[in-house]
Amino acid sequence: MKKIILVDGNNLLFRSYYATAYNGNFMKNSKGFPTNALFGFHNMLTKIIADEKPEYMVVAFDKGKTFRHEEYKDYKGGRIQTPDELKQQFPIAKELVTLMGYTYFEIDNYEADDIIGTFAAYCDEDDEVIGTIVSSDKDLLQLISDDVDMKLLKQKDYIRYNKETFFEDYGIMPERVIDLKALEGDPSDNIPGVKGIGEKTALKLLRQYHTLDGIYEHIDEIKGSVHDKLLLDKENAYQSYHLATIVKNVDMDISIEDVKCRERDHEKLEKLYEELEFYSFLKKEKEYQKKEPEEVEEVPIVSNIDEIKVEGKCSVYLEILGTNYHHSDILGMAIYDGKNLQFIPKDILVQNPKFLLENEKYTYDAKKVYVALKWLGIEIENITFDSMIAASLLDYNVKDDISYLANNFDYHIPFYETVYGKKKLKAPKIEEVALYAGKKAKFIYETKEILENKLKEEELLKLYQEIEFPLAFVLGDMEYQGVHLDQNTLKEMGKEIEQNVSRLEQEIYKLAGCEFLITSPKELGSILFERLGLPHGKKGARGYSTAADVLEKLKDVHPIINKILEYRMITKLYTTYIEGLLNMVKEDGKIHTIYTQTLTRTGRLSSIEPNLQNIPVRTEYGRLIRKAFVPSKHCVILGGDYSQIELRILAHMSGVQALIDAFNQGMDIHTKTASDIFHVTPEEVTKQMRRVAKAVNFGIIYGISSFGLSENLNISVGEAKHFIDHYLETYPGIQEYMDKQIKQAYQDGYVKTLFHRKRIITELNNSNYMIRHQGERMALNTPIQGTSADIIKKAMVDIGKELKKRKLKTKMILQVHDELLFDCDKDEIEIIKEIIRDKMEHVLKLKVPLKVDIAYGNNWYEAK
DNA sequence: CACGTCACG
DNA sequence: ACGTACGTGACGTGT
Repeated sequence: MKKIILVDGNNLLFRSYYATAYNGNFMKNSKGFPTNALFGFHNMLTKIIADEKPEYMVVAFDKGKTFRHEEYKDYKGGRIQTPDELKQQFPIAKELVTLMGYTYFEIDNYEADDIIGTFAAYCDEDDEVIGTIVSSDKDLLQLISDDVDMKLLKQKDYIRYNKETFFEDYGIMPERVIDLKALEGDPSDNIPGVKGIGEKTALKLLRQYHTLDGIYEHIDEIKGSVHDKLLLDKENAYQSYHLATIVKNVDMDISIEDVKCRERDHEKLEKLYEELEFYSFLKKEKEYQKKEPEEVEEVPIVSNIDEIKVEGKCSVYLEILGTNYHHSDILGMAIYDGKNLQFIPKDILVQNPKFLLENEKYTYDAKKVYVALKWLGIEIENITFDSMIAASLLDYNVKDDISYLANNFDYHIPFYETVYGKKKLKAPKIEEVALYAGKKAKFIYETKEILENKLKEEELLKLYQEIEFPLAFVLGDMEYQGVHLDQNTLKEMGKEIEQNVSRLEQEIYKLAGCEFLITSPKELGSILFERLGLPHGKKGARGYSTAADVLEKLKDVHPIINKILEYRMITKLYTTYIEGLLNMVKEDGKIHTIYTQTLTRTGRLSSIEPNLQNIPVRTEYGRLIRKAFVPSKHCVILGGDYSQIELRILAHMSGVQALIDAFNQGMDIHTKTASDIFHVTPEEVTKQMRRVAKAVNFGIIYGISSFGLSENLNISVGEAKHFIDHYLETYPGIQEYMDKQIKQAYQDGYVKTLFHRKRIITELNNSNYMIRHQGERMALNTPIQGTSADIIKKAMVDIGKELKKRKLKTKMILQVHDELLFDCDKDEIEIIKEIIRDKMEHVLKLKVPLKVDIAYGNNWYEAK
């Protein structure tokens, strides 16, 4: 069964015009073009669409007849000519209908009613089609039948009539509405009717005699004044009958498929809304594009390089077996240009089809495509959009698997796991891979503009275009370049550690008096706190905590503690940094990490497989690992790191003059803080005082709490609170700044960095005190940590550009949040120092200078 | 697969 | 009376 919605377009426009026009004052755009009728028309049409979800729809308009609908009674009941301001809006209304994907009809010398009447008759004839009329014109009620019902629009809502409900209300059959009109007349339609007979009397007569003819046949039975009135106006009555009868046989070809609803033309609608200055519609239109996408059934597989067909801009999706693109097999690439959707298997892709260099391309995870193809010896260029990065800036749930995002946009794309399996990945037959990749490519193409527009709206376009997007390729180069690992150094260290581990094991067993699994916190806890009866500090959910800070406090109580701490340290070193790293070395003798650009909530990068952002440095023993990170031939490892970047950002954002001055004078900030809060000269600041000040400074960045500080400094909460109070009294601007940040965060529900990176903090609405306060700390920390991330990212883009421009041999190889590492040609050391200092320190101008320390050596250990 | 632990900024 | 520092990733254990 097919249902067709029959909209009385004239009626809708007239209604909305007069509903909003008072004394010639009504809505116009800034050019003076009247828009009031269109506004209401659009609202009504949108409501009809939302309610009915039509598959087929016709919007009917009058054409050529000027004597009826182009006149209308005004609110006083008189008739006036159609005002120009309304006439002007008709063509636009028709355009609106078309752009929204529906069909409008107008036929010379016929009214909208007649067109609807003809469609209604069509519904009556065709068993497969039913209709619903939408209008406020009661005249149209005559068209109700078994197959046609009507929504009679009222001031606010509507009444829905079908044959039965109409009869219940009126006591006559719908087609007798003609006879009703003949009697009561309709001034707005120039139908005279019978003078003196209104709806009540007319209905009474019709219930008794059914039709106009019936009434006059039994005219003798009717008594009193009604009898006289009927006789007096008999001619008028029959003329009115004729006028009230809606034509049902307008000569036009009706094919239901011709009025099938089409896609909305978003682009043109947006332009039109812009012109009309319908900004609320414009906004909705942009959101509306969450339309149900069309399902892809099959994707052609290219069997020859010449078969590849792409025109202009296109999306590409590289299908890979596995998540680590440094090691995974490429299966092929799907490509979509808005018309052609194809899948190019790997063996054809490696023949370097020219679209890889030429066409403008959109992707999801451009870095992955870029690097994976590099491993195949293929260059891809002219990638201009990455929806993964765009979506992540917009706070979408972005994962490695594009399907999470796609399904957010009402696409139905299976998850990667579902297609390839969970653990052991296995590619299905190529047709299925092609279909899968094809769906993704189509999604990328169809949502590119939506994401781009959203970036614009959120003031994120600059961050995206100038930092995040270009950074993807800089990171790709770093990942592909990799870091040389001196495996012998690590293996030597490994041997030494192995011996130490077995020695320590024996010593620990001896001290414990039994053998147990030292690496098991559960077993270790029961040995320490039950068997040995050591004083247990915190109690975990299931058992005592054996964390380092707990054991640290016990190291004078029992000799086993130091052994365990040492055991822990060296096993960590062994498993994570010796074995772990050795396992990650590729045939080229290098380590290739993957930087996750879209994971952290603050804008930082993260590094995985392996994580090269947590290579030991804090203890001398662990730091030795860095000796294994070596440069290429004739190169050194050169590093530049920002000095106190987060505290400098805090000084800038809070505007606290004492801190700004300290940085401008090049003071040691922790010493300066210590001298301020302990009221001594900088020379008098002791190591202890500086340590406290440093912890307080960090605490401020983290969103300080006395408990946190007390844990960190291993002092009482009271003492910690004392230090914090002192600090805030010394720098009252910091307290004001924090209060302001938190207030703003509560107001907005999010915080932003200097580069507009936005983090929504839902925790602030949580009813749980603890979670809410956690949210407050995020609100304090994120702008600082995030701005710092923005700054170094920008520096990386600038440095990457400069290295290319100057055709230098030096490569950027690592980023560790506030430092950059380079595999630096010995001949380029001076120029590189100059470049990175310049680029890193001049990312933007703050109230304080950005300072970079640079060092180099024959390995990472020595570059300090 | 969650948790504890510990490596980094 | 809550039960806490901010942001990450890898490993081993034990459910």
